[in-house]
Amino acid sequence: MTVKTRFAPSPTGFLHVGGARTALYSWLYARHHNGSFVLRIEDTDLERSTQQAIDAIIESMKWLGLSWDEGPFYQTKRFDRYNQLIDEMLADGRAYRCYCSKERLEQLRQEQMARGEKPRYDGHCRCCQEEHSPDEPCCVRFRNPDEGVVHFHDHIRGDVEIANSELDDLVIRRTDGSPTYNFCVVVDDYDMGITHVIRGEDHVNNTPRQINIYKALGAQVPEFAHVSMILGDDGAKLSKRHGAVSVMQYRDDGYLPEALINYLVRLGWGSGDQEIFTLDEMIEKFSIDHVSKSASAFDTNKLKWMNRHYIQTLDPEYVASHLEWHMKDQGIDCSHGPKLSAVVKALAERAETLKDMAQQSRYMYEDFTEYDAAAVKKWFKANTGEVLDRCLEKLQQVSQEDWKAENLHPVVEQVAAEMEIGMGKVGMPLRIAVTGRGVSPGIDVTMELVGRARTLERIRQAREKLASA
RNA sequence: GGCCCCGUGGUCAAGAGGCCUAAGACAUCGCCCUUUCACGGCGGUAACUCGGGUUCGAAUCCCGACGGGGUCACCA
Repeated sequence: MTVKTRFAPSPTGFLHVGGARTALYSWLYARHHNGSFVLRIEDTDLERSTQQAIDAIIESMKWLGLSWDEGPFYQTKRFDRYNQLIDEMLADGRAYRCYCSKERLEQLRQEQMARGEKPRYDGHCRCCQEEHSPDEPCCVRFRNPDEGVVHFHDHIRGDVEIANSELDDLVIRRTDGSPTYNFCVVVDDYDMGITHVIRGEDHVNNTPRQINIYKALGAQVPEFAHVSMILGDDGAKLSKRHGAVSVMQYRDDGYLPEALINYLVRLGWGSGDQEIFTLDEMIEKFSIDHVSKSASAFDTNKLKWMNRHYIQTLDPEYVASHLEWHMKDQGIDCSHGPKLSAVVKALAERAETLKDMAQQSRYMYEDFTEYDAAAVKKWFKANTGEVLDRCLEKLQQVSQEDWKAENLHPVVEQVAAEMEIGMGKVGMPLRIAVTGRGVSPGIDVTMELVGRARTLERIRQAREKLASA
């Protein structure tokens, strides 16, 4: 049997990290077993589904690199199929028309709650179908079995059992004629030959009733695995108040897709003490049975650590391609200045995100007039004028083609030696003059990146500022 | 409230009855390195929710309590 999994989001909002992790697990499972992966958009809720959400989900999937083999399928395009099946079920009693008013249902619910019972449909319309005329408005309900228990083996949670007496006859076609989720998923997973349904924990309770529908349809019941939720740093349910929750937000905040994927795969799953996984390693080692049953808290700190790891270890050219996006996002024009891959190499150890990196490299592309006040206060001393003069003099002698960190480094050493002061007393004023700030990569590398003309000009500029102060 | 699920450091987790005096990672603290900021290196603090069983032996199996979450729609 060829494994076939799917990711089936409802397009009522962006793709959040919980959904992304479920998609990842589903994707990994398929890839691990050499199976295929389907993307299906569950848009039966006409009210809440939006094209914007569909676009955001697809963009997120692509950014993450979760490629699908089939789809995207849309449930709204399959209404004929669902209705055909519902009509067949209606014909032989596997489903029935329900004429109960919203008011009656509401009252029923109130009464049950008042009695401390679980609110559920009482099966009122199971009989007496002939009392109603065929054109009277009604919805259609699935005739759920009354007796027995539904049992299934969940690949993550183990054996789960729910008594049929806990279930009621759920609506499968609304009064407006549109089929509902619980029916559509079953039909789709059946029609599409899905062998393993990997989805969020919030669906465990739906599973038994869906299994009853599979059986009513004479369909083979697939395997199930329900992935637990992701919580915020504080252990509470993840929400906007926790900052980033959507995949696209992580892109915007400067995370590499590799980092998010690696973080997500480790959140709720582990393989020995390994933390870093290449995609191939994940595919090879991933096992759904080892996914944690308990909910896990999203730890942005660890994500940052992973992000740094990938910024440092991935091919600088590749990282630069992502950095370019952020440079544009920050409005920095990189057409004149160092190559982005060189920026990546210089800043990889000091930036936790690409957004950071873009901000930290601004002075390499743009001139400035303001200096970091705290840095100036701490490092600009009485001898700073002399330091800058001596540096300028020696730097001017370095030609454009020799303008490399290895040739720039001795300048700082020489000035420090000549003046009999520590390297920091030379490097820091120079750094502030060249970058305007107290933080940058090694001063030699920094000057190389800023470039000869800009470096010399900035030292002169600082010198003037000092003289006038 | 009914039903379902979950419970190892602050966080993610390893752990499948003896190898547990409980890995590793992130975070945190200290030291070292150091021209800034970082990186890096070394070391420290820190956990089996509780109570009963079963067993020669329990983090691991069973029961219960407590705590947390999910779900109870003509949403998905």
